[in-house]
Amino acid sequence: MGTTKINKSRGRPRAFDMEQALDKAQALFAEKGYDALSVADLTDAIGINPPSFYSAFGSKSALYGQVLQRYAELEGIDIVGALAADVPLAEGVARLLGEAAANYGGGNGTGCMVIEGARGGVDAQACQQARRLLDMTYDAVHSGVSLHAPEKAEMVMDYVMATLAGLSSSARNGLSPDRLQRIATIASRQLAHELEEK
Amino acid sequence: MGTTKINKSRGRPRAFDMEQALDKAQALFAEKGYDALSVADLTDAIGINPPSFYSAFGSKSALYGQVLQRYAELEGIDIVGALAADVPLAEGVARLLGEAAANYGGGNGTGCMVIEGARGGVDAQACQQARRLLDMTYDAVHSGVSLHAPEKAEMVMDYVMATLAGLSSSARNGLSPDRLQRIATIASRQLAHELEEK
DNA sequence: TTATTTTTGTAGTGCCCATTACAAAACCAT
DNA sequence: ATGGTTTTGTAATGGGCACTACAAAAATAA
Repeated sequence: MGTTKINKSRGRPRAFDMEQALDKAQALFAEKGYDALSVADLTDAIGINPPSFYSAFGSKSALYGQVLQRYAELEGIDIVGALAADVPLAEGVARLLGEAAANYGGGNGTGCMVIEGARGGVDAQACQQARRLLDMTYDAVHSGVSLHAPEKAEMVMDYVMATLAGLSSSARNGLSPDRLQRIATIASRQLAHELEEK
Repeated sequence: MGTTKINKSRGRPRAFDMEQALDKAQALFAEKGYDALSVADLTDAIGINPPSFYSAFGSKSALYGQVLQRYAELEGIDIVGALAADVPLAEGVARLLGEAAANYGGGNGTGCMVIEGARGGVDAQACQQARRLLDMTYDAVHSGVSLHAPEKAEMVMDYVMATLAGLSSSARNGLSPDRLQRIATIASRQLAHELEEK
């Protein structure tokens, strides 16, 4: 079942570039979302026919899962790094939100693929795949926050997740990166105040 | 063309209650969103057959528009009241966000129907209908904010709209009303600080 | 009663969707 | 060459969708 490309496999060679195809798919999923993007859109963009698509990716849902994973690995925020133990929590959160603002607004301003995907729509399975990644993100941030301020973890988590959702939404609304950054800055400042209070 | 019910119209009388049908439709659209809700779902919930549905509402899209309008009128935030001229801006924004937190979390926690609908999905027309209402909301808040602090209007608007989106998203994620309220409170405090600075 | 109007239920319509059967084509190994 | 393997292109297939044709039913108006 290995899909590694190193294999100089025996049969007829693939007529399209796998990495470019994944790039295309990622861009389209990010822009349109799972439901609004048809397999025909994907095959047209990649330049292949349906049988090649299904042979290469299994299904629309499987490709989405692969693309989500890819997105999380390539464009994900370094949560552990931002919330490292030797960094004050307020500063760590500020880094986190700042990175998010940069990532969400960068490229084509499509926001966060995980947050937007987890919001769901028609296809429940697609939503769950994104939700799973969002839950993992939540857990990573939560454990980082708990290191510094376990008794305020719930408050911080609620505010951080809401801010991330707001940033993603604002990015999709077309806000420029610097305006997103300003939102992140304001949010970070207040959280710093909240954390100073005993 | 009057669809008022006062008319003791001539033909066969309607076998379902219009107001209850709109309630059902509103609840379903709010819960599932436009794309994931089929006409069959609607007719089943109302207890009618497709021809009655189309005779009464015109189309799925038209019903959605009517329900959106209804939502905005019945459950919308009193923006003009919250941002009245004789109220300090910081307090007005706090009222606005507080009302939003209460509304989004109340009921079944489906967030804001306008914000969620404007996020779009498969049907572009449905998205535009919600987007139109969201733009009107934006304009109302903007003119209220401009009354007090025109030079900071952009910053305030960005932050307020992002916070509203974050609150709506958090509500859909199941946050309790008091946790939503806490998010709104924190956001309001920071905005108060930002407004104090020259 | 008879005519007119509107809603109702039955049973479809065509469209777009994700997905696949099938055989020809293009590569490797022998 | 020959056989084995995988991808390719053509052309479907079934399912769900929004929507509708049609005639019977239920009311009012004359």
